[in-house]
Formats: sequence, C-alpha cells, structure tokens
Amino acid sequence: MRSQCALANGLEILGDRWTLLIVRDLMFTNRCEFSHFMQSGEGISSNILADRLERLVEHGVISKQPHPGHGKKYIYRLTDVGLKLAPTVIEFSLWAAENIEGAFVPPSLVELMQGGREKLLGLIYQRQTLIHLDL
Amino acid sequence: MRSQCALANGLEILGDRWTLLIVRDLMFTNRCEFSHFMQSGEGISSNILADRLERLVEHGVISKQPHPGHGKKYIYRLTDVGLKLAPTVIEFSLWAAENIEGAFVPPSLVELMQGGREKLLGLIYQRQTLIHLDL
DNA sequence: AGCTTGTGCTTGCAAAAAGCAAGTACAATG
DNA sequence: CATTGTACTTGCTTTTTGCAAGCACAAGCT
Repeated sequence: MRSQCALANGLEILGDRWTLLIVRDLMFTNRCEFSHFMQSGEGISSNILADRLERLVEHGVISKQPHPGHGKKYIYRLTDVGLKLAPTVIEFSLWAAENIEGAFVPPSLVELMQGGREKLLGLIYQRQTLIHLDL
Repeated sequence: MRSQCALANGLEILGDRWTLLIVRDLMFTNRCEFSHFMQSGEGISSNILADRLERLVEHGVISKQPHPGHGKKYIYRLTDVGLKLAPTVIEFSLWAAENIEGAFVPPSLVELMQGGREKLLGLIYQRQTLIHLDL
C-alpha cells in the first residue's frame, strides 16, 4: 500500500481508464456478462476486461456467479460495497457532463442525478435497471 | 474520444493512479509547487508528475503561474473547473474510507464531509487551506 | 452422434506507459 | 563566484496495455 490516504487506496482499485466503466454498466444498465461489457462500445480488450473483473471481485466490489442454466457463463453483480459507489459515479458524471465538451449523460438520468438524487440512489440500491438494453 | 459517455471522458483526464492525488493536494492542503507534490509521500516520479500537471493545465483543471519573486518556480492552483471536482473527491474518499481496510481520512475532514457538506464545499470553493502543512 | 456456434477466458507479441536514476539549465543564496 | 535548489528532461529498463489468435468447454442443430 502506497499510503494510508483513502483516496490513494481507492485509486489502487478504481484508478484506471476501464474499471469505473464496468461499474457504470452494472449500476445503470442490464449488462452483467463478459460479452455485454465487451460490446459496450468503449473498446476494452478481453484480457484487460478479464483482469479488471478479477480485481473487482478480489476487492469485493462485484460478485461472480455461475449463470443459471448456462454452464460456461457467469453473471456479475455489484455487491453492497459496489453499490455504494453510486454517489461517486453520479458526481463524477455530472462534473464531466458539465465541464468537458462533448461529454454526455442521457437526459433522463441527468434529471434524476440533479433533481431526484435520493430517488435515484434508492433505485440503484434496489438494483433497478435504469437503462434497459436489448442484449 | 472513445465514446460520448461523460464518465469515459472524465476518465481520460483523471483515470489513472496519480492525477486525483494532485487534485487532492491542491484542494485540501497548501501544497501548490512541483516539489510539494514530489514530497507528498505517494512516490510519484518527476517525469510522471510533469506529465500530469501539463495534462491538467491542458484540460483546464488547474492553472500554472510564475512564482512571484522566484524566477524558476511555478504555482499551481485549481481552476473553477477543478474546484467543482470537490463533490466527487469527497464522495470517493468517504467510500474508500468506509470500505477499504486501512484507508484513512483525517477525522476533522470526515466530520465535515459527512455532517457539514455545504460548509465544506463553501470553504473549498473559497480556496481555504483545510490542512496546513509546513512546506 | 457429430458438426457448428457461442462463451469466457488465455496466450503471444508488439507498442505504449511507468518507474528509476542521472542530468540540465537557470535562479537564488552564501 | 561557487554552491544549492528548482523544475523539469533524458535515457534506459520494467511493467502494462492493446490486438489478434487460440483454446476448452457448453449448448444447439441436423
């Protein structure tokens, strides 16, 4: 461990360009399988995805369960620890949307992030799918 | 740009293990010079620090001014854009402090982060030094 | 049964980034 | 006018990333 600083410790888990995107998918969409993350359009490569999923499981941010009735597949979910990243993800998304040109958050989500924060957190903590994708 | 996603765009600027630590120093302490960041105990190397400072200036998160009365030195400060990262930094620090064993935030800050959020944000936006270090 | 497809990885290799130590140009200091 | 301090830069090695291909197993189809 580099230092005792909470921020530095958090960055050892989430401080790269990919990990928080996996958390985002799990938090806001119904993406929950390896192939879903591959298809999320960000362009992560399979070895990096495998590495990051493993790291998140190790640190207790996500869980990995066998897919019911599909022997080779797994389902990934945010643990309670992972769900608690919601305020961080929300604040960071809002910052980026407001301060980086071309950065974009779906309008329906922006509204909830800004006006209905408590409601949004409630939905996330109940593991509701906010953005349903056909996968 | 990888995608339009705000989160992905934010991570292109801040998504590594060092950048947010520089922001932290500028936000909470009186560290504002190259040597201060080097001495912050996290172990960043000088070429990476130079690179990250340049990147933050480029993206308008920090500013760089000549040190008054010290020809070779510069002073780095958070811009208004950088200051607005405060909610993200606060939420992420709290998450890490609560969910990573051994991760630590100074008690005086934790209190402000949890109970006096509005007050803390006010102090940060006024560029008050919350943790004064002898540098 | 046997062939094909889909799935979650793993492997090999080239390219990029990080880490480390030393060096440099210039300013302030003694 | 030599020494120290400062903000980087440079050169080199190690680590990480990115890309393409491969692999073992499961399910589905004929």
